[in-house]
Amino acid sequence: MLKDEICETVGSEIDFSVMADAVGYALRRAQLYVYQDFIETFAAEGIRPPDFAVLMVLSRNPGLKQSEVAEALGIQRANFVAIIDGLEGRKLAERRKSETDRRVQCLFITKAGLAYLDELKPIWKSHEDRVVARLGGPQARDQLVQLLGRLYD
Amino acid sequence: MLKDEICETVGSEIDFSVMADAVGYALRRAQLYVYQDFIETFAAEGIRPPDFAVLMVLSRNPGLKQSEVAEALGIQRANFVAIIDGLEGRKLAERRKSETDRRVQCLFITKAGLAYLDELKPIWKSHEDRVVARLGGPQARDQLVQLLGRLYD
DNA sequence: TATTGTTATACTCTATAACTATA
DNA sequence: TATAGTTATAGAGTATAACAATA
Repeated sequence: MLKDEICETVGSEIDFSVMADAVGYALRRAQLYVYQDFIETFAAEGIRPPDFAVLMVLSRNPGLKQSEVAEALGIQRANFVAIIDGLEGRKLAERRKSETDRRVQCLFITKAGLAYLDELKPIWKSHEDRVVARLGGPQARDQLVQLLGRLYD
Repeated sequence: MLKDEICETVGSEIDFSVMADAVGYALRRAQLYVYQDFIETFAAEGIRPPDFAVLMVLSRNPGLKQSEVAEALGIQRANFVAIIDGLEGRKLAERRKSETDRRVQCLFITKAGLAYLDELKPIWKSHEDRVVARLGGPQARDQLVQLLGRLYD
């Protein structure tokens, strides 16, 4: 039977052109690779991408409202709570109730958090360098980041 | 106290440049947007991105081994089972045991699946058109897909 | 009434290990 | 023994609704 013969074809012969222009598909595959590399690079530190992003933002913006940081990073406030709980539990960041509005929590990176971030930065750079090398250099990186920005800005 | 004053700054003043060159971050944000748009576009159909991708691949490649399709799409075979279960339950695709190797399942899109796929294609195009418009045109899309391909090929 | 943070919850996606039936 | 498919399970990521405290 013809169809069962086709069944024995090897993977390299798959006509995959149907997905060639699907932006969403390419995004998923690329993101999977980059996130995987990030996780592996930071495995020993127990730092996940959101943790690193929060520490980076807080190091430059002390005292932001919790919901501001969450929104800036595209994370829902409900899911942001556990992230801050984790960083606070490790004494890398802390919440302080605002003096003027008792509802809001102001976020700060601690001294220990800043010192730790200085350790993380070279690790992050090794990850980023690997990604940029795969892309073909800093220029390709800039181009990619610029295109991606159009999708979510 | 100075730090509590800073706490009252508004989001538009956040120094977010720290994440400006992070490829992984930009990828996550962009993918979130595109997937969200896909889900909303196909909400009435109950079709998720992997379902669509599988139907597209099977329409061009009848009789592929289940594990071949899974690998081509970057999905682990264990997680691929439920996807095929769903498509088979809806009579859009079917498994047939290979005649020559009783271990392998050959995958086929059904006639109903092909007809359904023809209905889905214009819906998918409306989604893709929206994404491409946001990117700035087909040329930007090609550029983006090409860059993303370097990361996972 | 509206907003901030929080809790609870559910669903999807991804990863790993172990089982089965075949080879 | 190795492989294809399957099952079970666990861990993240994301989304929504509802609540308490405060405005």
